[in-house]
Amino acid sequence: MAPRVSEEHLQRRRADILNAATNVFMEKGYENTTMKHIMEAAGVSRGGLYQYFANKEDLFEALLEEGLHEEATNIEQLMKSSDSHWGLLMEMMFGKSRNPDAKMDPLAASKLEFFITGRNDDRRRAYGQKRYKLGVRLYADVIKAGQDAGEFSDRHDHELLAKSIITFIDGLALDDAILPEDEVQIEKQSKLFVEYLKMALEVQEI
Amino acid sequence: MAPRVSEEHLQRRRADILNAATNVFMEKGYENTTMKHIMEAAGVSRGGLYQYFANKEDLFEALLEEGLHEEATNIEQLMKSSDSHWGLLMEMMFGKSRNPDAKMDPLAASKLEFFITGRNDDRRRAYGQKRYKLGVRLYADVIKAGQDAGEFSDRHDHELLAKSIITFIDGLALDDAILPEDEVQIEKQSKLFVEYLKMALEVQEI
DNA sequence: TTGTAAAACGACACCGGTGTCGGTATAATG
DNA sequence: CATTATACCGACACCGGTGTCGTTTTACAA
Repeated sequence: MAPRVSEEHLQRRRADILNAATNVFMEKGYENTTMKHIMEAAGVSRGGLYQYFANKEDLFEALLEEGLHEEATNIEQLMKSSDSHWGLLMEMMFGKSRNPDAKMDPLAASKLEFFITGRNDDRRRAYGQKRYKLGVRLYADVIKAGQDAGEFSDRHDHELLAKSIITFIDGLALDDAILPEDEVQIEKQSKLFVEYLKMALEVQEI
Repeated sequence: MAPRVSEEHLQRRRADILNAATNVFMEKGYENTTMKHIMEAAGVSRGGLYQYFANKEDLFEALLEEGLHEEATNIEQLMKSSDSHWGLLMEMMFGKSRNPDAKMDPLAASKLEFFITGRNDDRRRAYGQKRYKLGVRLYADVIKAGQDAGEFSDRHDHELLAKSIITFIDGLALDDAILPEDEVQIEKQSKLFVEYLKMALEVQEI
């Protein structure tokens, strides 16, 4: 028999739930939100919610996948439009491409929470590692390309530089999540780090 | 009336509990350990444990305070023995002074967990901020002293540099906690960061 | 309009963790 | 040795979150 509701409706409902969940996670973080919170935010019953996601972990991972996909296509765009490897790198690190005003991934804190609390769970750990590797790859490839093109110095290993970038971003996200707005001085720290990166890569351009 | 057991005994018992708790937290992390786990590890009953600590949060904070105190006296020692500000800085960042073989604070991951999951709790947040400020102060003071002594360049703001150091350490601790041993390349990243720091401070010495 | 598959509902039982409390064991004191 | 304050014990009641399941509603097809 044909399905009772259209495929489109299912997708839409699912998207609505994920959307509502995003807001809740942003506000409460991962550990402190319950399925009930999400139900209420999405305006759906317990049973309704569980029809789409078997548990909170699954739901959050769906959210992660969604973000990853979005980011991937975003970077793909950037790679075509950007003129220099340095410019591309900067866009990747600080790009407001996705959210014009957001200075940082609004779910960053929850993601850290998700991975750090689940660091003893094999599944979570493996998934985190997969994402990390992907991130490293992304940056490393760009740096390598820049080095091959002669735009960057190859004094340093591109992969190590990529990892350093990610460590910096993670550290900044962490401190930003924990501490009050003005305390961390994100912009200034970023500026300093960029200056350093420029030195390490021996970038000529401004 | 006189107390039923000696003050020393109470201190000892408390210390035993904290000690056992440290092991549990190291293994399971903050969120995933329960009071029951700690009871069992310490070989004490439920009631016995609650005599010393009202809840897990209190207990963990006691642990934090202990570590802080230890570190403070440690640094005090260092400041007397070290010959250069640069050497002192290196000792502060990577000093094995406390634990000869440990390459990192074994509770680092649990601490991150503690603060990130509690980032919406006013109490926790304030406490985290207090600790952050103290850390910044510690590094900033040394850098400032080095600058005043002419050993470091004062091209950069000492406080900003201090914050950058902490962000780096936090980021590294985070990635180390989440990812497998060899993935993050802690040593290499550290080496790179130190090289950068040396440049930023225009340190002459090897 | 009617039949029907499945989407949506919400009451329910379950579970693990928490903090309490009345009782018991024990160590200091006279 | 007897007394007594209190450290220590563990059973218990409580609570919030989870996932299930029988029921109801709904959207689509015939």
